[in-house]
Amino acid sequence: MNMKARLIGVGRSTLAEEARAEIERMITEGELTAGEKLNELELSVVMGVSRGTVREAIRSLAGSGLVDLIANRGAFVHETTLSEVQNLYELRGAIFAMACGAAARRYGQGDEPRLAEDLARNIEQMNAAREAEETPNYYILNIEFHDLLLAAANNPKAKAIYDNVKREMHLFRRRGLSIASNIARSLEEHRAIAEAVIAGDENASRDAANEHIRQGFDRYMATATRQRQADA
Amino acid sequence: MNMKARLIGVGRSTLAEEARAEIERMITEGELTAGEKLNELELSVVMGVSRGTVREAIRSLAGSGLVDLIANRGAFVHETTLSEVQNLYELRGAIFAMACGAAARRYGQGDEPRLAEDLARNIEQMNAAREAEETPNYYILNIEFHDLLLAAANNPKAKAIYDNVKREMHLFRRRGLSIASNIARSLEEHRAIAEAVIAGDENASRDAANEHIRQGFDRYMATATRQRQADA
DNA sequence: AATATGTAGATTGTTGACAAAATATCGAGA
DNA sequence: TCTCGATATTTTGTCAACAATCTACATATT
Repeated sequence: MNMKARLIGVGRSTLAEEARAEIERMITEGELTAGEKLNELELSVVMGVSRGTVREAIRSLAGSGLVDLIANRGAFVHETTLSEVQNLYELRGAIFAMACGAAARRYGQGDEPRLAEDLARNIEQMNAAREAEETPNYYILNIEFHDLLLAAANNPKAKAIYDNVKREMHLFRRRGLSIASNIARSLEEHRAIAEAVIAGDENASRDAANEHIRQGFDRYMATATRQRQADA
Repeated sequence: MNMKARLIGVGRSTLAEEARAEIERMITEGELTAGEKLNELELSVVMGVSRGTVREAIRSLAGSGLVDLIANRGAFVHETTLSEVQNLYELRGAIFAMACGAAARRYGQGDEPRLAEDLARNIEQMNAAREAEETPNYYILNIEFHDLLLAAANNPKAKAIYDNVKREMHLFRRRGLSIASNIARSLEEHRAIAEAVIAGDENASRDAANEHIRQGFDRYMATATRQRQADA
């Protein structure tokens, strides 16, 4: 048996999953705003599926924290408060620090042979983006840097939680808080992390990651406060 | 208006929630074993509710990692492998370390005035349990110690994830891996954590927590290996 | 006017039935 | 005997209807 055919319907498994993806899109793209109620019937009509299917999709979203359920009252898009963002920041940082430690251990054991060059390439590209002042590129590369380490940690559940937290944080304030002014400092922190990981030093990697996250949160708060003042 | 009446129907919200609790109980108590298939119809008959309700309960359980879903094939009790246990250990440790750091900060700010005495009392009781060689008590107090710090961190989402991870780890091997022989060392680590937290030192608290978790994992692996040899 | 009460409408919770997919059963051919 | 394939059964996916609950509005009462 030696034949090639395109895989049919991969990912397109059940209607409820598609409905979930669609509702998730509506939330992340702002068609459904924080605190808004999700009406099962209305959604089912719009999406052309039955109420039960929409219901299942909504319940599934509740599991990942995007939606809050109240019995007999319905589902509401989760409203993220500022103090919650701080908690999310710390949670994300904890997982990232753990991932850096694990990545260091695994690299030291030879389990992630490509990690060193991947990190080096990423940092190199980031540096280029910084010199060319291409902020959008930097943004993508920044995410990739963190994902490289998460992947090297080889902890799928941690990765899943990390992604959930990241998405929820993203929702808090849609208009991007520019970090352009601090690219240089952030880049230095990335270098420190990569160095510790490639040295196979678990503790140093964790510490560097923690420091990066802490600095990142400070930068975030500074920007948020500045913007708040601008708003007022 | 000054009257007293009993609260009616608190906690008893929806059928699906009760069904979820019941299935969860079946899994944690071993009536449903790892890898086993969850038959919607069968469960609905046993529990006296409709299939849809059971389905909703199962989907909800999948969100917390107790159950794996495969489209068109059904739901299966999650099978936890040894390498997954290591990942869970690291994840739990990361969250715990973060919580200790946050608890230290909050205590230093005066947000958790009772934390010092609560930790002191817990450690005192643990010490008493150790001297009396009452292992079951120690087990409960050990959990309480960690919960005190998680609570002081004031991060509900982190707490929820921590509890999920803890439960999944618990499922891996039901016959308890006794830690009796290492109570003394574990107790010393608890003292170190409490000391750092009460000193309000975030970094020291995180480090102490990380060290505790690492030692705990080593003890766990040693016991698991020993038991494995005994089995063979 | 403000608060309570009652009623109609809308929305969620739950169920049973049908459609589609997967699994088990059985027989034919090598 | 074993493998392959057709058929029957089981099980999941989806839907539409009914029941229970909540919400909004109108009315009554102070």
